[in-house]
Amino acid sequence: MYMTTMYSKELLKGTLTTIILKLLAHNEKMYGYEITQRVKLLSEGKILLKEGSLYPALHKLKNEGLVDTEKEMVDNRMRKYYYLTEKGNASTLEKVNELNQFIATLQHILITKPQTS
Amino acid sequence: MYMTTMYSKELLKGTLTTIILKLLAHNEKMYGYEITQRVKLLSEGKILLKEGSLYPALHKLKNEGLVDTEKEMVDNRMRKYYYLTEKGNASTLEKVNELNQFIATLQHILITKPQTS
DNA sequence: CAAATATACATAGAAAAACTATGTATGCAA
DNA sequence: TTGCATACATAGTTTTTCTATGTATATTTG
Repeated sequence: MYMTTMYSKELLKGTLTTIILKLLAHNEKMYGYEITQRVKLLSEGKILLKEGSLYPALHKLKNEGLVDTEKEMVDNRMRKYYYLTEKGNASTLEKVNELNQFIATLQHILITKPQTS
Repeated sequence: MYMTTMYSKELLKGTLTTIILKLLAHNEKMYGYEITQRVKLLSEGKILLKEGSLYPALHKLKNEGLVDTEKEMVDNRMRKYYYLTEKGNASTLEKVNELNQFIATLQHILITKPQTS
């Protein structure tokens, strides 16, 4: 058995919405719990999305018109599926692009000049 | 003349402290205004660090014992130089490492499965 | 069979981080 | 003399994620 160290939670700030949108772009419809599990899987247990973070984020996306929902009963349990609207699709492209550029800039700052050896 | 689009400010959250520490690791001592200019330069104008973000962040680093300061007068203007303590040096290594891993995870999420072509 | 864990949603209130706006002050250029 | 660049500082706001809690059903485990 091994320990996966979680990232400090602050790192997620500003990137969570983009992550959610990107997952929806892949899967055309996902429900909340599924998203938490997918993120956990993709991050190898290092990003553990909490309900208190996820659901408000999803509700906000819906208010902004980037996603829409449909409810379904599976095994007597309610599932609320989220899917991208056309607006959401466009927004995803923009946000993923911006995040990629930000990452490139970050790496530029983190890598340059590793001090006189 | 050209416009550089700034990143949405949320992206910086969680990474600012690490950026500051990394710059200090390169330069052994820097003052606040210098840090804002360096970040602007390294990010090609896409990260514009505000005083309201920088100075509280620096004060916090000092309270935590990761940096120490010395004042100097240059051209009749006060400069407060910040430099890493030993503790700050160790912390920088950890934080840069964590950020690099987080970036790798993010890219993994952002890149995988670009939808059935 | 009871208790714990997993599935599935939701929200109120706290904490953290960066921001806006403002203040002080000097030096230089238009 | 007006504005811009340099140089620091902080009060208060906004945003985001978190913790904690609540409801409810299904499954696994002791």
